[in-house]
Amino acid sequence: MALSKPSAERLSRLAHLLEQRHDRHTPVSSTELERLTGWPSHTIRKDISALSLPETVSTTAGYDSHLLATAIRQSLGFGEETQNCCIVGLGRLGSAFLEYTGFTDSPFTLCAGFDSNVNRIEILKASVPLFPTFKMKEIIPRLAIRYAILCVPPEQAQNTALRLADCGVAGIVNFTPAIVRPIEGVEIEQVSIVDVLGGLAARLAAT
Amino acid sequence: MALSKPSAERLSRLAHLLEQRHDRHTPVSSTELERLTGWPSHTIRKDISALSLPETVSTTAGYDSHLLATAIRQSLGFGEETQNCCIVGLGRLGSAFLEYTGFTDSPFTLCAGFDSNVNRIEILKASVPLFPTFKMKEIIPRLAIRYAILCVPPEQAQNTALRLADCGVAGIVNFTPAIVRPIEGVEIEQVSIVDVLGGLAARLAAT
DNA sequence: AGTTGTGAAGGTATTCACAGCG
DNA sequence: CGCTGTGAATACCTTCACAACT
Repeated sequence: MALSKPSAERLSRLAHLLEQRHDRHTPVSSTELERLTGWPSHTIRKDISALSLPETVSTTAGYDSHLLATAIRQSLGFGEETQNCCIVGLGRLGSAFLEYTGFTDSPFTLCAGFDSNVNRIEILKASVPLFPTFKMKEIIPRLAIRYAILCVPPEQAQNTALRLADCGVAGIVNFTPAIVRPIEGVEIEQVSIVDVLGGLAARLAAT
Repeated sequence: MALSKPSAERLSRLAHLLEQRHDRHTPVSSTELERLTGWPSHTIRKDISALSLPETVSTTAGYDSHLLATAIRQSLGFGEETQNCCIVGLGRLGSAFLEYTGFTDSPFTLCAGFDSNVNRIEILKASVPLFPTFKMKEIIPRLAIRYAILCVPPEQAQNTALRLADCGVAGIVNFTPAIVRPIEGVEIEQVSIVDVLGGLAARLAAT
């Protein structure tokens, strides 16, 4: 059924949105979702229809949020078990992410932090275990970590990314202002603020 | 000449990349850029050719990084003058961004921080002026701030976004886990880590 | 009235292939 | 030969319009 890339991204966001609804079972219509997301309702319906879902998910009144969310997650490749993530580089930014509240109710779990400065690891208090960077090769496979959030100083970005790839990570989110070259077998997402702002400005300009 | 949205985004990233090159005038070929970005060289050439640029930018050996970068920025709507940004919400994450080093050599300038907690404003040391949130309506137009980086607690995200829109901001980057509904006249980019990870996972699944 | 679901149409972006130049 | 630049072909994604159902 071959989920296209843009459609997959929309669905992923949809799932996140649905997971945030407190009222998990009152039906949501595609027009309601349009209001929440800004995407036209027919696009949403098309996206959803592409991932052949069980009958029970949609009624004539709309979709069951909870069922739809899990159905989407399933189609995106992960079922019930959560995906493990880690933060690499615990400076201001990295350590701020250690306390990020957004992971609850998401399929992602933050389960480790790494920093090359052993001192810092001992000082920082965190609800997840912290390790020195040189233990990545051991820890990442052991904890089955699939995604890494890169917050090291820019000069170390490329190198650390390569090491992460070597540890078997599937995806890297790069918060560093440095640009990380594509690495075979790893999906990289550049999220340097400048890039995001640039994207915004570009979209404004392209009207 | 109508720059398409995806192409505009690629160009914006290209510009950022070019601005980071220290060697500003040795020519860069499109195949070299392919290596750096992962986009096929012909896509890059197409993108560039869409923005009718002065002759001097491209030689038979490639493009002049610096000239190309400025040409792109120009086409994306801003010439020499930088675009002003602010951070709203100076908790762990927001205050970490106050020290973000990535703005140098970019067309964006961080020029203010806002927080509703007046105490916090006085305690924090920053190289940009900090203001209480209730002054946004006054400060944002005065400093000609076009973009806002949202780092408030999730419950306040939607509200603060609306207020920012009311202050005349052109774009909002939402780092909050909460989802901000589309607002007329403002471009919003959701960058909650969960969304970014979701996007990554989606792209991996969509293969 | 409201809803989902879907084949067909339409538009956009990417890829190809090659001309033209240094 | 490497490079850029571009019309033409292709593949892709979105939009439309309407059927089917409650």
